[in-house]
Amino acid sequence: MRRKISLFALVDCNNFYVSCERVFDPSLLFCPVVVLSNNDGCVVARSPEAKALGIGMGVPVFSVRDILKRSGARILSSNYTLYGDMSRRVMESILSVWPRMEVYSIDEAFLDLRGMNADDVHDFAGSLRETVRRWTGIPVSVGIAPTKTLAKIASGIAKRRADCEGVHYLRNEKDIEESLAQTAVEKVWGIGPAHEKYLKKRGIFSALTLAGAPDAMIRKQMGVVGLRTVFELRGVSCLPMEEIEARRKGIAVSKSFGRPILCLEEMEEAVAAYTSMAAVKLRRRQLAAGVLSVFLITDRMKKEKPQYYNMVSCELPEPSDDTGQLLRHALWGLRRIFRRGFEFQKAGILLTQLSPVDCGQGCLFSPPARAKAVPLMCALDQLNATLGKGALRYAVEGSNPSWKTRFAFRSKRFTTNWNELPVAAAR
DNA sequence: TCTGGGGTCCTAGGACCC
DNA sequence: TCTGGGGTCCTAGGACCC
Repeated sequence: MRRKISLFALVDCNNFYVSCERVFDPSLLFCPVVVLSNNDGCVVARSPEAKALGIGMGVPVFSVRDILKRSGARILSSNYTLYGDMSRRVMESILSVWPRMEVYSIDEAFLDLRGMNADDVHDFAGSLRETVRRWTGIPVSVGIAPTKTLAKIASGIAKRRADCEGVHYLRNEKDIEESLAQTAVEKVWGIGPAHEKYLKKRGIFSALTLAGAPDAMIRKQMGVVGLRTVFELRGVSCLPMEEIEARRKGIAVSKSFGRPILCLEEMEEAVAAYTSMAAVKLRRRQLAAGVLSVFLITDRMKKEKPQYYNMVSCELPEPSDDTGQLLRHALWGLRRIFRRGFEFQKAGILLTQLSPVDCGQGCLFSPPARAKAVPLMCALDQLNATLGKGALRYAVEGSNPSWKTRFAFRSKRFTTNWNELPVAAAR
């Protein structure tokens, strides 16, 4: 029996964060819009109008302040609650049309189209776009090809070229070659800054040249991961669908402060608040952590100031999802690595060695500490779900601290909070 | 003067992704 | 004045063992 030839589609939301904002605020349509990273630091999403102004991805906002102002651009802080919920809606819309889906990121999904008649592919992609747009308001592009890496390239072209109308299908060798020839090597999925530099030094500037590069050279310089990328460009599928979400290996919460922290007391508040958030994530996924790590770091950009980085990990006596228990270890770790005389810019918590909390019979023998904590944590999570995040919290987290991460231009949580529903006025 | 070989496990660091 | 956060995987090198 012959195996069916692989065929992947990549469904990719256009300027996802900006598109989410535009769904609920039509005044953002047709003007340059940028969405900023945490702490309102860098540009992480741009409308086509903002891209046309030459505003790069990931640039610090202060470096483009003038051009934003001159062009009347609209600036927004990140609203992850909104984007997360819109992402869920987009994925559900896709799933209602095609079941074999892998959620790849907040704004991308791969589809396994094996077996679909080549003549039907284009129409299918067009109607999928229309469904997603109608149900969620989010515009998407679709790239279709025999490998995931080629599907990525195809969706990039679908986005760039107006004549594609949001869909690009690499149906045969000729299509593939043409697409590779017009794709810069650094735009290939899996080629980052380090590989880009190496490849260009060797005279490899396009995806097409990369596809023809010698295996031995790629293997030596870029490892098996790099070689897989090259095979994928040649149409040999090496990256399978992963429809079932893999189990998380770690959970992290780390954030820059709105202003530098100098004293231990404030750092304790920050580390406690981050630990608390990490514990909520842990319980949402029904996991317990075996190891907790704390780190803190000064501002690397301020070269004239004394620099310090340290991290400490501690093994918990038993895997835990109890905020109280995690807090005790986090604060103990923090006190070991904290040093006076530095201006700290960021701290973080990492939870690793994760295991499922519902380990069957194990619970029967749970020590009293955890048994007692379970109802407490349930109550804590439920109250915060009803009354709002942070309504009930540990005292050590502080009350409305001044070091908090900045989100000066954040929109409302239109789809997840009753008090922030969009309002329409009828005259 | 001349000092084995092969396996496992762990960790830190690098590279990449969105 | 102002430069994000949260992940994954791979590799090299050291420790250790027989």
